[in-house]
Amino acid sequence: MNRPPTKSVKAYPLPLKGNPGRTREEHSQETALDYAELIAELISTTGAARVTELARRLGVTHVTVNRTIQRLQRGGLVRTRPYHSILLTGAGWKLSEESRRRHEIVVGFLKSIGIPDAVARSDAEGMEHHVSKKTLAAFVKHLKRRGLRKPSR
Amino acid sequence: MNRPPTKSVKAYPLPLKGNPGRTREEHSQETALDYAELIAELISTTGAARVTELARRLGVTHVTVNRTIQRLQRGGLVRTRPYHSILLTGAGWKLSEESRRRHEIVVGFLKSIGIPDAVARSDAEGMEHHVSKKTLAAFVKHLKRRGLRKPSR
DNA sequence: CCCAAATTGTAGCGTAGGCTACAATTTGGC
DNA sequence: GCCAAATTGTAGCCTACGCTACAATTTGGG
Repeated sequence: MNRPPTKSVKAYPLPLKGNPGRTREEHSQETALDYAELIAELISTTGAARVTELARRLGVTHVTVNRTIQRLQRGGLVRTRPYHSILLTGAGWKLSEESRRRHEIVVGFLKSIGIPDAVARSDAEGMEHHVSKKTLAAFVKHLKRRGLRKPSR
Repeated sequence: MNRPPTKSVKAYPLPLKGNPGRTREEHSQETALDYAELIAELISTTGAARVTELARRLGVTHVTVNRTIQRLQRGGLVRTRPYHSILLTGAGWKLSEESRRRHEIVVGFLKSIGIPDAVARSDAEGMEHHVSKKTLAAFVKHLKRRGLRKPSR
C-alpha cells in the first residue's frame, strides 16, 4: 500500500519561471532602493534623514531601520555617525535617483490609465521593483503618446 | 564637538508610505499564492505536483520547497503524504484560482500595451502581488476597450 | 544647568526563505 | 528480486527583517 496517487508524468520539459534565480540579494536590493529613495527625499525636503522618521514612514520600528541602515553602510550606500542624520554616499545618491525616476514613471503611467493618484502611488510602491527595462520603456512610450490626457476617470 | 549636522526639522506631518504595515504575513502570503498557482498548474497539466518539479520551476532547491510546503500545510492550503504528490485543499484551489485570474489579467494588460509575451509573463510574475483591486479593475477596463488590438509591434 | 523626554543604539528572540550535506524512500533497469 | 539512481525528507547553517526590552545619548523646557 501507500502507492503514489500519480504515476510520475516526467520528461516534460516545462518552462521555468521568468526569474529562475530570484536570489536573496535581489530582494535585499529592493529594500536598499526603497531606503535610498526615502533617505534622499527626507534630506531634500527636511534637511536630514533620521532613524525615527524613516521608521515612521516605512511603518516599522526604529530597530528594523537601524539594522537595515547598518547593512546599507556595509554595502557602501550610506554613511552614519551615532546619533546623527544618515548621509548618502555617491553610490547611494545614484541609486536613489534611479529609483526615483523609475518610481515616477510607474506612478505616471498608472495615473495615465485613469488610476487615482493615491492608489497609483500606493501600488507603484511595490510594483516598481518588478518592472523590467523593456516594460518601463513601454510605459514611457505610452506616457508620451497620451500623457496629456486627463485621468478621464 | 560632534554636533549634529542638521538641526532636527521636526513637526513635519509628512505622509506615510502607502503600505504602512507591510507585515511579514503579507510577504508570506505572496509565496503561498505563487506556490498554490504553480501546484494547480502542475496538477492540471501533468497530473501531479512533485517537489523536485516545483523546485525546478521556482529556481530553488527541493529543500526550500519542502519547508515552504510544510508551512502551507500548516496553513491548510495543501495536503501531503511522504514521497507522494502534493495536493491542494479546497482553500488551496480557491487561492490558486484567484491568483491565476489576477496573473492573467496583468499579463493580458501588459501585452495590450505592446509588451512582448515573454517579457509580460516575466514582469507579471512579481507585479501581480502589488496591484490593488482598483488598479486591477482599471486593467480589466483597459483590456475591454482595446483588448482586440494586436500587440502592434 | 539639569533632568525628563525623545531619539538612537544594542541584545536577543522569532519567522521566512535561501543553502549544503546527508538520510530515507521509491522507481526502474537488468 | 535487487541494487543504483532519482526523489523526497531532515538536520543544521546563514541572512533578511519583523519585534520587545532595555541602554545610551541628545535635546529642550524649566
